[in-house]
Amino acid sequence: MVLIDGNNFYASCEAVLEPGLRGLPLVVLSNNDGCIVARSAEARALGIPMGIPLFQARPLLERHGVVVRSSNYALYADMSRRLMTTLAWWVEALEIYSIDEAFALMARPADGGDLSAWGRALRAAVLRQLGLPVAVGIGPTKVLAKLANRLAKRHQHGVFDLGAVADPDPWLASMPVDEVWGIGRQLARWCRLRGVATALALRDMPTATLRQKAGVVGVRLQQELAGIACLPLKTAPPAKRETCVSRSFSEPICELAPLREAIATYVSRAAEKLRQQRQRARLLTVFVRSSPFNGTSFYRNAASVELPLPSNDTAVLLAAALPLASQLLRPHKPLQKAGVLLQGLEPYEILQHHLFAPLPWEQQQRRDVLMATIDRLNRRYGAGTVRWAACGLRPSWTMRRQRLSGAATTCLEAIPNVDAAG
DNA sequence: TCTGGGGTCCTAGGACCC
DNA sequence: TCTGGGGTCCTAGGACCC
Repeated sequence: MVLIDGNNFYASCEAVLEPGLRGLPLVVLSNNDGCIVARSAEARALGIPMGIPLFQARPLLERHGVVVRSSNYALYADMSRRLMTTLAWWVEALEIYSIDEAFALMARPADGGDLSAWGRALRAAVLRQLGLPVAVGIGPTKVLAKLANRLAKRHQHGVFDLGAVADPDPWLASMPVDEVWGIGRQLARWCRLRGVATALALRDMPTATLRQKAGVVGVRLQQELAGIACLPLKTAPPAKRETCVSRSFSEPICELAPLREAIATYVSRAAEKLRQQRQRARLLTVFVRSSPFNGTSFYRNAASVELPLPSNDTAVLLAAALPLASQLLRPHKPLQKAGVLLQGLEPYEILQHHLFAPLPWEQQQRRDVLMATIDRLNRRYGAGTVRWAACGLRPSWTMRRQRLSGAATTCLEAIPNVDAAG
């Protein structure tokens, strides 16, 4: 098993677009310019922490002249596609695990030997073709490949084959337990309280104790650490079980009109996603919350509707969602975030077999064609070219993105073409 | 003043059925 | 008054991931 991931992926993408940024300290912000979600190596070396709010980091950023960018997901998604296309060339099977990482299968040479040389060649090719630095970790299981990947970044110039070393135990002993894939904050605390401080100690702790705390997930994790594969490579992504669109507002919302606009905007985006996934939803939930950070009166609420028939028609979903808005608003509870969650997803074709559709079959088909046309227009001429009036014309609550990088968002052609083939 | 977004998996417990 | 046992399905919530 191999794990390949992009180093400081978002920051690296920004530097691909603007080579002058290479070697400079650079951070990328979350949506709404809220938190730091990526740092270049230089920014990390300055001691800028991951995940902290921009306003807290500001003094440090200014002192060191750090370059700050809003996140540009159109760019990162595009670079991700190119990266995955290149990787697929190099491996026998690929699982795209996230925007910046992939698991892969690669057979060892006939003598069962080291894959490090192969890893180095892969790494060099990606750097040459895409301008993106990646790290390559190799091991008998997913968890060990992840671990090897961490070690690769730390000690091995970006490539490490944990399956080729004579004794992996010292390496496992060097890995803090909280950095093991699958150990989050809660489990890390629990482990440390029991004196289990490293990956090695986790592997060797009593299974029954671990099972009691972490269930079968914990047991699987332990097996994977011991080199017994429990997590298979998933080459075809499973169908989504739910789809969510949510955003923080740039300023708190206290009134119904902007809340309805926001909900309408998220619903129409969620409906678009559904159609792209060739799915329809049976259950729609709208949720809201106030800011969890100011004061004592945290407010959260949600309301759901079951659709009479599963749908991915924006108009149908809007009609279901908008009446929920007024149920969620409370006096003196300014909202900071809202979202739409679609569940009970089923594949597109199911409706065909439904005898009691609310619309005659031909009419239903016309709706499908209309939606497909709108999607095509928006793909071709840019998101929001065709919109629902309910989404509002110039909403004041849309997210802040004050430091968005260049043309890539407004003009996809402006992304440098660094295709492997080109 | 200012704190992201989108997922998955598992489990416990309740509803319901025979 | 006394009131079984076993199964399925669903949901909420908690943990994790990037």
